[in-house]
Amino acid sequence: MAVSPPSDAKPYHHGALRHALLAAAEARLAQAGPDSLTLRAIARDVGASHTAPRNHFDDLTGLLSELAAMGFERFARHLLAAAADQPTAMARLNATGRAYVEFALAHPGLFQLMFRGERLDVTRPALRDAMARAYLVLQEAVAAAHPSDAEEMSARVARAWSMAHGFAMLLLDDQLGPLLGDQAGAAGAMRLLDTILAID
Amino acid sequence: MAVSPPSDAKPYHHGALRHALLAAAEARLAQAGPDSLTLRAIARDVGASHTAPRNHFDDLTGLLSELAAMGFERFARHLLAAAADQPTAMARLNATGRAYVEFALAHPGLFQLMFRGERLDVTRPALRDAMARAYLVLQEAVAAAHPSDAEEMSARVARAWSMAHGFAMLLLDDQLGPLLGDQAGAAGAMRLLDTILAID
DNA sequence: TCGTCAATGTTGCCAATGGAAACATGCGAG
DNA sequence: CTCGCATGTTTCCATTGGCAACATTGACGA
Repeated sequence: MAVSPPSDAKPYHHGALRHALLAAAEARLAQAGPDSLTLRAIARDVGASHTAPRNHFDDLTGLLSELAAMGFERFARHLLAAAADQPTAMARLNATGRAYVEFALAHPGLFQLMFRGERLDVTRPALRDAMARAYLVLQEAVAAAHPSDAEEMSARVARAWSMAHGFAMLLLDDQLGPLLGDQAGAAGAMRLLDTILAID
Repeated sequence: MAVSPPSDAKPYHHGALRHALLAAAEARLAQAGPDSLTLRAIARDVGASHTAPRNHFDDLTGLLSELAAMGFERFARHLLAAAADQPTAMARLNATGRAYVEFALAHPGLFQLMFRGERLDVTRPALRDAMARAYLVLQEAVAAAHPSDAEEMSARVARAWSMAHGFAMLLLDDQLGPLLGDQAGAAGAMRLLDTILAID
């Protein structure tokens, strides 16, 4: 061992391991799917030992929960951005629903991770807060389009949310095949969604 | 080793291992959740070695796919039974939607397994057929309530399906907390669903 | 200045898992 | 009767998450 190691030697301390781990996890999630989100694989990606994440996240669940929190933040911003330039409250609600499905299609792995309670720890403050913020975006979009008393409001939010969420989940789980027919792919799915939104 | 083993000795060949494995998997799924569906655990439950399932199902995915196929069969029957004694086509559609969520609440693990493509092999004939049958039940319920041309029909089926499925998924993933409030539990969820169905 | 300590990483270990390979058993067709 | 093939078992391996013990580094106070 040289007293003064060559300049390309990895420093013992990474410096920004926490961020690097999250970034690696996100990249891996996008490219190889949720099943590839292994503690060891993520650590390998950043050149760290497989127990290094333990210092920043308690365990795999912790790491995934922080990643999901990031996802919910981005999700909320995406919904807001889509509704921003719409003229009416009703148009904003529809745009929000479209954006909901768009996000799921653009980030399928992340979306499934976010809405799959099993691998997450929802008591983590970062995750809880991010989820609450995203929920508020949805809730306000519905409230603006359909002002009503508390009970009907709950039902209207649940209805809009269920529709967007169900469509996204069925899409990601490849269940809509018989309904898309030859209109497969993301474009066909969004076209079907537009037809749905135009029904009432 | 005695030449004639005592009567309580396990025979080398189980006789109905395939059925026993599926039954054990279903029981385990209901009691301990999808994560407990381990090849080794299921085999242990029936007193077989952990490679025995390989002779009946190719691998864990195969076993889970057959289990999911059973689930879809039961699911289709449940939907049909719920709609059977309804007077109008519209009432039958609503009853089908209610039954959809009822099934998810009654068999959460099975439902999630059925609609989680990752752990299943949808090319298995048993699974493909069962999924198609369940889909037809849904499709016909919508068609009877809203006769229309092919394109609108697709949209109507997708809409009804998305609503029921999204509501069920959000419920199973504990996302509807803010909407259920003190009306938690299965009863509260079904009450919220009834309010939703009464909106249009 | 220097010594101590907390934060950050690493190595080594463990039990559990899915799967492959080689082998054992026994039913049933010829 | 016997031999082939379906059905099971044993053994082995790589991978995984997590724990414990140890190493490195920088910061802070006597």
